[in-house]
Amino acid sequence: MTLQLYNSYSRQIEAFQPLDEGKVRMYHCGPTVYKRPHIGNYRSFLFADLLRRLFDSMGYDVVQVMNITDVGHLVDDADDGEDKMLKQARQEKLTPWQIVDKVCAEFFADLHALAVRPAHHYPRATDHIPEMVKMVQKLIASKHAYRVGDNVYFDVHSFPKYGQLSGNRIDELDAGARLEVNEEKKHPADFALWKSDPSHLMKWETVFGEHGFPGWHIECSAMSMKYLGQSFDIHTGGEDNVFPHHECEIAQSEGATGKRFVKHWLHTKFLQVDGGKMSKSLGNVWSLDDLEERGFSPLDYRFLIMRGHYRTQLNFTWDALRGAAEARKNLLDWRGRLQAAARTSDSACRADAAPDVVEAKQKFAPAITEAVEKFDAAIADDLNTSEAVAAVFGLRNAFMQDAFVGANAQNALDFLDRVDDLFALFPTNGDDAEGLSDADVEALLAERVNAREQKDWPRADEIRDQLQIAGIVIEDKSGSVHWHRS
RNA sequence: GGCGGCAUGGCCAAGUGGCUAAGGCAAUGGAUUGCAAAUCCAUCAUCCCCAGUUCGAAUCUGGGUGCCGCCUCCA
Repeated sequence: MTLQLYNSYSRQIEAFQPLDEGKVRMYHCGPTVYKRPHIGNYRSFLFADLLRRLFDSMGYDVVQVMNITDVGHLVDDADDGEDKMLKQARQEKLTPWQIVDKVCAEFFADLHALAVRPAHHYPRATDHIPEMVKMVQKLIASKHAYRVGDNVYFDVHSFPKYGQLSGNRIDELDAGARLEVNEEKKHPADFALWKSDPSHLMKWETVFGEHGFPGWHIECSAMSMKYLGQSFDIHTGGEDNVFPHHECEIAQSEGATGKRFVKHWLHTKFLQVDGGKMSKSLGNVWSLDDLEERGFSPLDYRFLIMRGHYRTQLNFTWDALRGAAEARKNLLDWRGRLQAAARTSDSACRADAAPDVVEAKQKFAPAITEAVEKFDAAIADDLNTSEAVAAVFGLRNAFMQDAFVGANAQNALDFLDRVDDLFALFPTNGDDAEGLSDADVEALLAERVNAREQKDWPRADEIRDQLQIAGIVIEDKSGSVHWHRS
């Protein structure tokens, strides 16, 4: 099945075809590390991880890069503002470098908590100043850029395709509407490649002067090409990155190399909160800690994100998160049931049920096949994770109505493992290290059955609680007791 | 002012011209239970509004209304 992906550049669904057979090279716009990323940021990082996991599972040789922007950019183009990094540093009475260290630690801890597979490279802007300078020089040499004093600007009129990605036309951009026009630029839409400011704390001495720092977009061009080559397969980011960031990246990169920069551009829609935007004034800019304080696992948030389509706005509400948490819990529970069912071999079922077993096998095998096919088709269709998840629940419902055992259960379990490989919904290291073996459980259950027969309810409930704490779910049915690990 | 997206049950969220509008969560009634949990059965939307196109529209067109993104760093 061919993977179909929406390409922001062509505004169409396209079949994914890697530039090099068997290889996928992708770049993701990562965080600016001046403050801890919030849950909205993680929506786009989780999307990047979904792509990563998908290509891994498809057997591609993947190289994944996510940048860390550790140099502040100007607040505005008028060159009179403080950058975010400096501002944060001043507020916390730390140096910009200390802020970077602190936020990076938080960022990577969050990624780990979200079960994000580590990218192959997390390049930092400050480690790639020479690469950026070199690219700027190249752009000057090819007349795509011009120097004014110690500043360098990209001439957007030198790149006819400027505006292709975002749909903007240079002359329609509302120059000067919200910021002062920088008089030294030839055209208001020209953007900075290199700026100078003696008062900056983070600055470098280069051929352009003593007190320079990189422009807003150059790091992504320089670093992506360093690690992935002049042309690569996929570049992602949030919808806000489309313009100007990615538009400028294309202009710079293709201006410098003359080659197509990126084949597929993928952008995630923003996360909304309570139907509106996140904002500091509304106090709804949540971090992962805020979720955990309310009793949610980062994996609950992950599942919430995975259930929505990446190109649709997703509305975050506490109710929605609660719903996702419950749903995830149910899948986890189902996995436990399947594991228990898989341990019961077809033939080891009650001897008198042999005909049922045969019938069940015939009945469930198609249900499993159907779920797998629906799941794969949904994912291949521009990552329709909503439908994919629905296919998973479809199979769960079939199981719950009439539990299947043995090979069928094992097949369903294998499917669930594939689902988990893509979505990472289940904790990886079983913290059910309470250490109750199957035999322990069976012994306790036997004791409880005894207690119940003698109507010793306190003892029966005590055992039930003990098993529950150990992650064992028991189900009392008339005449029998079933159990599985949660 | 320019460009773009969204609006589906209580909460999330698929579906983009045609069977009874996926799925999850919640809720309600029933079964079951020592109590409980779990589970099972049943119930629960005509798709923001208006006007069109069409044999037929949630799905297309036009006009409203609301929300979101970009045009300044921002996932």
